[in-house]
Amino acid sequence: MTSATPERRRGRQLPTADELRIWRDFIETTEALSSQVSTRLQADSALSPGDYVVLLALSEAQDRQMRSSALAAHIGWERSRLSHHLARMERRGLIRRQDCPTVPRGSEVLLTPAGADAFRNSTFPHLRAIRELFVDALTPDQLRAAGEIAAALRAHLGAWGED
Amino acid sequence: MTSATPERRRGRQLPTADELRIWRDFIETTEALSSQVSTRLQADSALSPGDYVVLLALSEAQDRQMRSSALAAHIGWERSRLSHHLARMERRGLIRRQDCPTVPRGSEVLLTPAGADAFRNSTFPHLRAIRELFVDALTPDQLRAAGEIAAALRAHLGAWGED
DNA sequence: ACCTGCCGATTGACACGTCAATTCCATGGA
DNA sequence: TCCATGGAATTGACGTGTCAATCGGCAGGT
Repeated sequence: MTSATPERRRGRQLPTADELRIWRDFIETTEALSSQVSTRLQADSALSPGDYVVLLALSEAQDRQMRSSALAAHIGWERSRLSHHLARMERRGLIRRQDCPTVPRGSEVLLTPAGADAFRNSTFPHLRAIRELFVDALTPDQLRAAGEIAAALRAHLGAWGED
Repeated sequence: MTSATPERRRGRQLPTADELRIWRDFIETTEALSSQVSTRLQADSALSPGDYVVLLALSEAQDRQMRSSALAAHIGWERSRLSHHLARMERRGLIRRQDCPTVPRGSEVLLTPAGADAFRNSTFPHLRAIRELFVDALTPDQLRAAGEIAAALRAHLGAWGED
């Protein structure tokens, strides 16, 4: 619209109407998808996606416990976000926190039996939902393409962050 | 893992490790992408993605105003979500609400001059961000594939909702 | 006239995320 | 000794989203 000339669009132009339509479809659909998966998880297991990520990391950790900052790094969350989330999970009895003996001001996060239970019971329905809502929706080619698209987007995002 | 037999995976099995890896990459990357676009929009225009969607709809509406429920339907939001969001936008002077003369209990949402300004100034940088972070990251084939993947996911989601 | 039900919209309670303080403690100068 | 500097984690304020409850007015039936 800014220019009628059909010049080869080299990075600096605005998106075309088609590109914009794809953007909107893509972003709205992925949002709907993750919201649907999250709704299923909630219904099946009374867990949020955040809960699941934390419980998964702790389940795989040595002794089912981990330093708070290591946990944050492992799952790629900001420390403050994790702190808030752990407070909510602790209120519900899924995890516990205790002072780390070796590191001053350090905090150990550990899985409670209730948390381990909740995670165990959630796994199967959650994976089933992923298959039903995501994997089964796509052809093998599309699934492969989805992986490549994610990789390309991530690489591009990373490159932008470092400029 | 549940069964070693390589039976053709027909909808009822859990995802394979590869499928699961693609799922995680895909969902995490799209989340990072929309968060990055939202950060840009905020930095460039002091608007959230929600603000943008509402302002876009109002800008295109007859007389730059719309019934609250029509607006909600148009952008696909729950009424309560829109109500909360409009309250925040009204506080900031981007929109105004007034009683609808024809419909009892109905509410007209209308764009203020400040809201129209904010939207106008946000458009260019926002579209540029979409191009830089999304369109430019993908090859034309990948872009096409992204559109098809979105369509397939959406169709599948819809089918699930109606069962 | 009264009650019941519905419809449009708002409200309240709560979960979640981000950003900017803030706390606590240890350590390394001066 | 005293201070400042820094790392680990928490806290507070606030925007955002969902769900359930509520409000206010207008039917329609009795």
